[in-house]
Amino acid sequence: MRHMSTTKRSTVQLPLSGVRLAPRRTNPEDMTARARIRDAALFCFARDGFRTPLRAIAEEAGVSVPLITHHYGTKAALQQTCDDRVLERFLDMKIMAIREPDSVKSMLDDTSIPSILMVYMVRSFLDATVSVQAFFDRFVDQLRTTMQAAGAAGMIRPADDEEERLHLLAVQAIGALMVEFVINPPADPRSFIDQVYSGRNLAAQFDLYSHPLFNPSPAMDTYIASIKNRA
Amino acid sequence: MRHMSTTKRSTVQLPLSGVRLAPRRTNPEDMTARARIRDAALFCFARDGFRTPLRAIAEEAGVSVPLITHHYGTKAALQQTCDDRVLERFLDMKIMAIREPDSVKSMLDDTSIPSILMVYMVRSFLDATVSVQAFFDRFVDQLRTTMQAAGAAGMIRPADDEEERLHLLAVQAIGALMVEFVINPPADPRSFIDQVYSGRNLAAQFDLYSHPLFNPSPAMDTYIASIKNRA
DNA sequence: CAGATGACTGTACGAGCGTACAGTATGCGG
DNA sequence: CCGCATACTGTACGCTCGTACAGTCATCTG
Repeated sequence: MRHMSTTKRSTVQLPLSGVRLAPRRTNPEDMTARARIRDAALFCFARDGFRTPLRAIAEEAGVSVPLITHHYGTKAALQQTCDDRVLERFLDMKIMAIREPDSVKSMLDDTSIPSILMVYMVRSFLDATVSVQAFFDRFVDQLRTTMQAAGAAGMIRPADDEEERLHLLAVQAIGALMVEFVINPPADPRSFIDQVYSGRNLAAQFDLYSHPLFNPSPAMDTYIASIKNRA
Repeated sequence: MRHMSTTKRSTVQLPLSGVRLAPRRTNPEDMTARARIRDAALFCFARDGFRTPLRAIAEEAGVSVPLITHHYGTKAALQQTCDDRVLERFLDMKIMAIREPDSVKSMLDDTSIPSILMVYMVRSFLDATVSVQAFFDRFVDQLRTTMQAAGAAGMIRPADDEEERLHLLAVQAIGALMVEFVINPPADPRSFIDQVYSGRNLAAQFDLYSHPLFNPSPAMDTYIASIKNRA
């Protein structure tokens, strides 16, 4: 942020759209302790990371520590329960949905819950004690469906290597979120989406992907030629 | 990796080039214990993460644990020493150097040391207990220099918002490495670059950045219009 | 040779945390 | 009323790991 900059900046990826979450959650007082523990764990994991002590989760849920183990056995099992819940809901959020572009507005109502899910996912990748391969594969599957639809509608240019471009875009999209997160960690996980999605960033992405970045040049040609000789 | 795929894949970012590292390190037996501890710590941190016990580092260096604290005081100070060393050397590696494209070959000789540095950097971002803001800013500075040179040579298309594009590209480049790392963690940090840099990936990046991804369409126009109304 | 300085080690302490165990209260089917 | 499962708590054990402390050995200086 030294030279050439006109304004402060803040970034991220292509928009969410068509967010469809579970109906508004009921009063915490009316939930079973088991459910309260799960939600408290999910929130604590998103806010403080997976190294959060069980004691902190117990306090957040208003129960004792042994009750957590009573219901979930081990901390790992509790985290797995949260993982499953997040995976299921997060993939519904259709990141980078190029179709239905105007549905971006639909998520402006309340970004707090999708934001928690997104932070949880980012933390899962950052932590990576358990394999995130399955999650990533499903993300690519979903992106593939979206891209194929957009391609069929003529909105997307075909690639030399569709699967590789898919992988590249997925890796960049998730990775960008990770970097934004560690560069500027949100105090409250509920504010991550609002913090990270800005018109300036979205405009830059649109600009980047609407025109070629590289101009044709002899240097580029020799470069691409040398690439072809590699593994 | 289910449909539409022709070959297995593996990915990463634009190439390193012009890697200039310190002269080949001398025989470990000839180094002082202090230096051996530093190198052992750097390697262990890269291979096993920053939660590596001092005991493991001591064993790797062939010394006792208290000797580490004798020389470096605390574990945090030891890590800071490694951080400084990596920061200094890693930025010399000129990631995404678009100029001198043919110098890619120059690093094919021995990728093991830059690979360790790169893994260390990725782990720094993944861990993020200390701020990586300074590192990221310097990375952007370096990228800015590179892009300006390439732009002056006519190889790069000017952006609507240069600083934002710079930030976007940096975030994507580092983030992609992070995702590749957690998706497929290398057993040996020395093999990360070779594992992650493939001709197929580089070709996909070249393809992506040499042509527009989005075709003009009415849907895109309404989308970009809605973006302009946001923060 | 005496003393000091620095390199180096073994041991142990203490904090943080997951988890096992024993025990209490509450509600439900006989 | 009795027996029992279920929900829940307090306590404590054991592990991991950073760090402090005391002590040994080698080297250098006066």
